[in-house]
Amino acid sequence: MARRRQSVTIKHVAADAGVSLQTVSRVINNEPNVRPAMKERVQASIDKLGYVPSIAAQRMSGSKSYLILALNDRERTIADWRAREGTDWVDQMLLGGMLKCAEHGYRLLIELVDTHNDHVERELSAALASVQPDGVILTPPHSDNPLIVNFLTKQRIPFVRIGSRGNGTGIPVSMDDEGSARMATEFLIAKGHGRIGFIAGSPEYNLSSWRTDGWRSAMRAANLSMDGLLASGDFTRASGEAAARLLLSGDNPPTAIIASNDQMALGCLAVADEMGLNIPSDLSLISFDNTPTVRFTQPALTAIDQPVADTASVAVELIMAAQKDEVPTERVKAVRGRLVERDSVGPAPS
Amino acid sequence: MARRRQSVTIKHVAADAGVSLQTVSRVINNEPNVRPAMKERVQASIDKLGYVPSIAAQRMSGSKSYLILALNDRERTIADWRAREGTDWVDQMLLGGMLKCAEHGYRLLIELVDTHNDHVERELSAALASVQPDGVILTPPHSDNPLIVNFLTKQRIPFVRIGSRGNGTGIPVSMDDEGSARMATEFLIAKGHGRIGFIAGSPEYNLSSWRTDGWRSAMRAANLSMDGLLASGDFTRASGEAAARLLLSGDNPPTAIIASNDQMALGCLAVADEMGLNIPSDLSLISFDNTPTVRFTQPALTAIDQPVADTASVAVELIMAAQKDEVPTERVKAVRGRLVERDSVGPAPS
DNA sequence: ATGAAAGCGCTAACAT
DNA sequence: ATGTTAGCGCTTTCAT
Repeated sequence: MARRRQSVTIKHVAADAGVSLQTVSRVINNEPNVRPAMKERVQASIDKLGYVPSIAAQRMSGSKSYLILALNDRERTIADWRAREGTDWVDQMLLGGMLKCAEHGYRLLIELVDTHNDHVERELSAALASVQPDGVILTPPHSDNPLIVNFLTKQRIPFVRIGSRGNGTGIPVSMDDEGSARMATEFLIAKGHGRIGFIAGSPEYNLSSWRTDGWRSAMRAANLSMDGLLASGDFTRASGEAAARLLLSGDNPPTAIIASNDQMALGCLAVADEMGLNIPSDLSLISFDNTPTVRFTQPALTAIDQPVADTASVAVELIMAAQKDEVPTERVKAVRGRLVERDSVGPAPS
Repeated sequence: MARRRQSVTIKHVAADAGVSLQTVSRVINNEPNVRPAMKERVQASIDKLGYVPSIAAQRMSGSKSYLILALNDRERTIADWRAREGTDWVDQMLLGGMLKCAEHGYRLLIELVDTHNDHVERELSAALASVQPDGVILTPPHSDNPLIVNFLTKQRIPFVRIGSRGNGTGIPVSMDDEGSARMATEFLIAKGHGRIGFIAGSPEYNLSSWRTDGWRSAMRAANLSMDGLLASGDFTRASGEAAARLLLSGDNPPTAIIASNDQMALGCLAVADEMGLNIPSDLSLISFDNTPTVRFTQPALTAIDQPVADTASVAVELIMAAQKDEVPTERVKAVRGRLVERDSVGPAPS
């Protein structure tokens, strides 16, 4: 292997412009105390030589690494990739996060970390030592994993907690799960539904209970009974089927169901089919997440869109701000989801 | 911003083990000339202190950067992400490439580059200077972009060209497009089809013509006429619709169609519906790529699976080998696709 | 088989 | 406003 050295370095630029390294450095980093004329001259040399700073060298001298690490749950992410069922969480993270990074000369590095591992800290520590990122983005369920949160706090590295309400350290960015669930519930109530079932997600995710809270608060506000209308799942399709079966086999079954994610909604759909219930005339269905699959089902599902891309973009912005010692103004930044209407919701049957 | 320094460095390890920096370095890099006892002692200190080398520092001193850059087409990738239609090319790249990288302490960095840009070289050059990766993975259509290929060659950086037959430099890794198309065609012939239409993809991708070649060779081998059976598209759904309309409105329309990708197959499906053709009893359909969507259509599509994950994994291996001056044994490494049977192919109508 | 010294490209700290 | 010096953590010489 021929050792590859940087072809054009700060030295070349300095020589070409006839200034010191430091001045070039100041221009690169947009620091004050450089006269416009000087700045222009240096910039001209930079452009002429096509100079780009080496992030390794920048990092070495104690400045930024221009690297942001996005932590995703290993098991779940790999399972989604292998299943090839269209879950596009990582893609949306890249869409929002990577593009925002690129705007500011940063790069986003995806890292998979195992939540169910006693050695998360060791794993994380290795990743941080090796990459030395300027910030870390936590996604659920990591966002509320105390081991991870505490470790990052100790490391004094800025980190954003996506989908967390963030009691404690780190910068929380919520997707307003409660509000979204409330919105979905209210939407169904407006269509005349009174018996609205809710399938909760895995308790390992805090957002599961927030979504349930949203449903509960809307039901309560409308003075509707919740008896026999709450079932619990774990985000898998199978658990959605089981929950749907439970809800629909009761004495006074729901005329509408909200599932806490798309996979569970798919389970619902299958059970409805099996029971000869037509969607949406016999049963209305709303799912959470709005991953690609829901537009290909029969019928296409009305769903709460999780603004993952926007959220990732905001997360990157918050990290860059934290780098500059800027403290976020709002306590919890929220990027709101929206309801995407398709064909799985109808008026309540009479 | 508090400057974050490495907490435990090679110095700490050296001190702890009572050896020189050099010896520690040798152990880290598995170099010869270290007595087993010594190696063990150093390793013990490394484990004890939880030491992990900083890639920035490693890179600085002229060794590997442990970074591999995967180049994807910007426009197309972003469009796919935004469309949220389940195209999971990037996910599969990550699945194969990232995991393989992780096995060897490498990291995979996704980079978007605009093919239709006169300044690709400048763009690429900036990315290389900044990241200083040990190798680059090119995906179509970059794999056959002479500007990119020539530039990387000049830079003397190992690069793999996915989906290329690689005349010239770089390490080609084919997905055997021709063989796959032949396989699909032969599969239909075995089902009794004699009029098999083919919808070609965008000529910007070399693989488009290889897929067409595969169909052609199978048709020729079976002594079947190809008159009025070849239509061209550009990988978009709309182009698939247009092509299907053309093929199916002829005097002697096909009883089966192979579309060069899933999106165009979706277009076919819509046209068939519109024309009152039942799939698979009136018309059989095979698509290419096997992205998530094709299992959710009515009926689910029989498709050629592109082994993107495996290919990415092989690509990473080849780059790591090239780092060690190992030259690949085969001229073109091929990872073969397979036919995934679903419900869109039936016997030829009588 | 091990160690010491030099240097990678850049920035922080300290001059001037 | 600009330049000089030192040093980041590591690997490559080059000794021993």
